[in-house]
Amino acid sequence: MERKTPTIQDVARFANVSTATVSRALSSPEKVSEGTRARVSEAVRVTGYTLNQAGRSLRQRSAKTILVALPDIRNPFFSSILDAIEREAAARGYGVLVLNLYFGHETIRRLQDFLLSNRADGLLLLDGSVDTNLLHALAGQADAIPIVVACEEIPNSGFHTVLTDNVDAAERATQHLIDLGHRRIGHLLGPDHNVVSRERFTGFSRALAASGLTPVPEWSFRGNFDMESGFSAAARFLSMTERPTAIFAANDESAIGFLSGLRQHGIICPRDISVVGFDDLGVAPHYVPPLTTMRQPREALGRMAAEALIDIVEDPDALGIPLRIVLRSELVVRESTARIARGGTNKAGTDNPSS
Amino acid sequence: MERKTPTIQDVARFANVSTATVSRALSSPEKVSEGTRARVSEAVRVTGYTLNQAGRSLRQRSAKTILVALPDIRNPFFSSILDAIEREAAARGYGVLVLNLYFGHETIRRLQDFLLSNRADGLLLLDGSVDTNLLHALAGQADAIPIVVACEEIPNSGFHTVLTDNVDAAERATQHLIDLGHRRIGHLLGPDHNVVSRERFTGFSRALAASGLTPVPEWSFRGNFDMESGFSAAARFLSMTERPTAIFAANDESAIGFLSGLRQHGIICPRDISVVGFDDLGVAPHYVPPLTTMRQPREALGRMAAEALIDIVEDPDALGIPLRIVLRSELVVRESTARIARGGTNKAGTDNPSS
DNA sequence: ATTAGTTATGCAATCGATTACACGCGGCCG
DNA sequence: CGGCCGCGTGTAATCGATTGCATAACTAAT
Repeated sequence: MERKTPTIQDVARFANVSTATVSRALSSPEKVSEGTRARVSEAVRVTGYTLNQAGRSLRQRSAKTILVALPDIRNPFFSSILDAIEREAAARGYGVLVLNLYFGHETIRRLQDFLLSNRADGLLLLDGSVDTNLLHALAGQADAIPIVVACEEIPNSGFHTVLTDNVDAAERATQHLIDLGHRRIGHLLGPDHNVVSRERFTGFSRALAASGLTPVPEWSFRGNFDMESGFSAAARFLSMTERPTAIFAANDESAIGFLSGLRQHGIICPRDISVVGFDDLGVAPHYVPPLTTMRQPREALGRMAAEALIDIVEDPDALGIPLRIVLRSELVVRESTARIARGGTNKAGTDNPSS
Repeated sequence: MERKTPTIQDVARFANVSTATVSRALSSPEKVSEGTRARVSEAVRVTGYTLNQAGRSLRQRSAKTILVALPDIRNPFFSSILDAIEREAAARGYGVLVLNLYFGHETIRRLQDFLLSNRADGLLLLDGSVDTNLLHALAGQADAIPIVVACEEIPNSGFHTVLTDNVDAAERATQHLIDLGHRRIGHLLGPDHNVVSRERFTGFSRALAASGLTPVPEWSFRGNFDMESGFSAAARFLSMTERPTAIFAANDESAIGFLSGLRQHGIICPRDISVVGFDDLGVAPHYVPPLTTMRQPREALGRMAAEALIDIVEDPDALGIPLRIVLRSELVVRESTARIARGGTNKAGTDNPSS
């Protein structure tokens, strides 16, 4: 029956106090007397009052909202991080705005708008490829906007960062293949420009070097983190006469595409080739064969990034120096990797002294 | 160097006009003279002004934001719908707040808060299991909050709805198995309480009935839309002596878990059993075997739901009667279904007259 | 008893943008 | 020539909540 949403005025009138008192009763109860507090709660109950966030935001210049910008919500890797972020934010009373970051200036402008227009109090960036100048412009103002970068490092940017040990994890994944006796090891790359791709490639190269294996450039297959690109890589693999006996794929999706491509031509994993992936997607344990992969602590990553961001939002001086948290990934051994077989389908090779 | 974010006041001062004029120049350019418009744009450029959304929201009582509430962001089905929603919203200048709907009152209260506190102008609900009373309370006020329900129907609720033809699609999926000669057909169920599960079961039952097949209760396996539940269902399947030759799974994830469980015991699809899934997940074409499945028009669904919601937000009378859009799903035939073989691993059966 | 300190409350300004209303000016019509 | 209309602009109220300052009522200390 109410004509319109009740405001703090209505509550004040009902409780016979001023709006100032109502505001205090609700936000800092210790400042009002017990009796008043009770009358106010009662009035709130009766009127059905709910805070108008716009009014509060205007006055306090804070929106109780964080902005999460990511390259692709559909990617299960990001969506599970987003999930963790949302949970943490919810627990601390913050809303979560999501922004798909395709390419292009249009999106960047929107990102800027959200922040500058006071719709969000801070930015959680899950993409390392955003223009650094722009970010610094946002973060460097007098009224600096808190930014935390997660997942992907922006080198030398000085932003607070939460990420996983990509280089090290990639090295361990590759080492796993070496431990199984493989000497002819290839890599299915991630996208060219991507920081994470590069880090994983670095780790891959280090592992080879540490074991004195010489990298074969043709065995680094172009990829794009998606299944299609893995599938195409398989075609290139099949066209080679000298093939690797094992592949470290930049992520599970491309690994799956790759395996699917190979299987169409009768190359069976792990009989003919070993493949290790990255991410431990939900499907990994149920794929055929179940995928050996590096599991990143996605929930922890999302949670910690959100925690850090909100800490800074609430107290800009909370963190002295730029934060840098590196989480360790874990190798999950399943059935897509196996000890190298003598005389497999692939030319197991003359340069294979051991095993 | 600026002390603080520039406001409309600063722009007005710089352009030598009143704030009213600046506001008009920006929101309804046709109302100011050409010269003034130019001076204002210049002033905006120089001062680096951006709108403070809180101020505008307060005055206009609209947040230019919609709230999307869903049961699980991590689920790739939902995340791709969310993606489509975000794109559409972005195109129309709206922000997207996401809210994970676990169970429990806590979350519902948050949902209510978001809407009542004017942080969002409308609700896009991707979950049919929310308390209808609560929703009606929100939608039925004098200052009604626009609500669109998508994906899952809330029967007799009278809300605007955008969904896919679950019953019909399930019927067609099952019919596909029948067309391949299968007569002993089982179903891997979705969660008990879920509307979508029930609809798919209904479609399944109808297809059987239409072909005069009698349903076997034991062949309806409990499931939960996730891989684990499919995996467990496989164990129950294996323990039976009389087994179905084909299964219609409520979704791809459970189908994959099911296949993975069977494979561990040497039951190979499609040689020994045919399986049709639902959703056409990204992995479906690359699974082993590639999955036959019903593809729902996810992008269209998200886009149309967002469109409808924003239409109503911008003009509450835009839609006369409750909207109801039903989108058609499409059968994608791959390799997990095959014509029934004589004398397969399963007791192909005495009650199998044809083929 | 006077003063200082404490507590609870109210008054009114404030946050930034929008908009109803009023005003001045020029042109057009009768 | 006078009145009317409409365009472009300014003035000031308004949206709803918070908060600095003032004040009143008490308590405690000297």
